[in-house]
Amino acid sequence: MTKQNEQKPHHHGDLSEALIEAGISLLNEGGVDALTLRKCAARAGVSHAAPAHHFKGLKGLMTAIITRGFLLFADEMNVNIAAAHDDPKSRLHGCCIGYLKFSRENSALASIIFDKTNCYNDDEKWNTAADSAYQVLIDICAPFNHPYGDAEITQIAVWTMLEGYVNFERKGVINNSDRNRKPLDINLLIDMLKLEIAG
Amino acid sequence: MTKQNEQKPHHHGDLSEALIEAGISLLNEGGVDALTLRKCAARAGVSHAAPAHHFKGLKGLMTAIITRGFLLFADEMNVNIAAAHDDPKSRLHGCCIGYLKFSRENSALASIIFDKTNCYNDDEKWNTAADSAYQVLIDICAPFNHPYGDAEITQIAVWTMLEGYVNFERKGVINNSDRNRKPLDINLLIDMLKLEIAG
DNA sequence: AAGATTAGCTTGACAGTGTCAATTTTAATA
DNA sequence: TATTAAAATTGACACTGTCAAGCTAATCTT
Repeated sequence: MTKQNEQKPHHHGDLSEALIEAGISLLNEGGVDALTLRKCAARAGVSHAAPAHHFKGLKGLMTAIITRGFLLFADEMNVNIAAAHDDPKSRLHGCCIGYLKFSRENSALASIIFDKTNCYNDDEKWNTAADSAYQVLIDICAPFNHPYGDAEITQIAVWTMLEGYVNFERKGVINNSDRNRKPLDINLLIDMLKLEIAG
Repeated sequence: MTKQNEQKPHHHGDLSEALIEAGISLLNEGGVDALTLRKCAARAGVSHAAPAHHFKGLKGLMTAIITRGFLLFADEMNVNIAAAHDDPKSRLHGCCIGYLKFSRENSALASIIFDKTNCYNDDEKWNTAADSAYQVLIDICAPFNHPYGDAEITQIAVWTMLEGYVNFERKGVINNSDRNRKPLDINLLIDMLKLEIAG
């Protein structure tokens, strides 16, 4: 019934998918440095050069991993937005909770996701996935006034504040302070932004 | 007169310094990936294993490079603060200009500077240098009201917004938007923070 | 001043890494 | 069934960081 007693087939079946999952596991277990082409191959049970037939080198595999990451990221935000009260501020808060949650629970993945130099950014799936995440932000910012007449400024303000904070948290800077305190409520930061509901 | 006709001496003279400078040059020229122990050694004119006698591996050299980086970083902020009008908001703006300038002109160095995992963070000089940079921020935020009764929240808000923005800029995310626009004025973002002079 | 000590550096090796070329194995096709 | 294409393997190469052993030259001790 199982493959237990069968010979290992020459063809893997779905090596692309196996490599992506191996990569994400390696990221979770050992951080960014643990993500290597050879280890992904080994974990998928194939030889070190097999991935080359599915991805254009390490960068190609990373493109696929990051694509997956963007989908998980957008999901996490959407789930937390859906769980929030249905007013703009609450929805924004939910979005931020989701952002922070994703960053904390997928630390290594989150650390590579926003670096375009890790990707072939002409990749179609990557573009679609990245846009789907960015669209969450655009939608969540839309109800607010744009003090400088440009919606993008508001988006960037929220986006950068979130990204700056999770970066510091991830890199161990925030806990650099002499006193030890509990993790910051991200919405304390967000509420420092001049955001008012348009009306 | 010059060393041109002399034999290369066995002892370098000041290899530590030469390695740090080689490292910074490599970062500027080829980004983070270009920073390798062996290339630093080659550029300093010594064998590949020579650095081990001055630094505890690559991480040790990076600790020294980042230490240098923090000093340059603090300097750049201080210069721009000094050039600003002598009121809290102008000084804050000057600080941000310096932050952004440092990040743009030392892109690779800036990208590794805030990652504690790159360093031996029990290093004394590193701690001193990092604190000197952080102190600039503390001082610049001191004149403002702290809406949540904690000065650190204000500092983190400014810090994260800056770091988030320069990160996006560096990683090529910000220019991801469909329209091409001129670089953002960082103080447009900073002015979106609820900061009022304490009185 | 002469010998002993040690700091500074070199050489050589090792296990990883990504990537390429050549080859073998299997599946699909005609 | 014979041919072709796809999938995966093997082996090599140039890098990387790190370690061990040895050599060179400056410093220290007496």
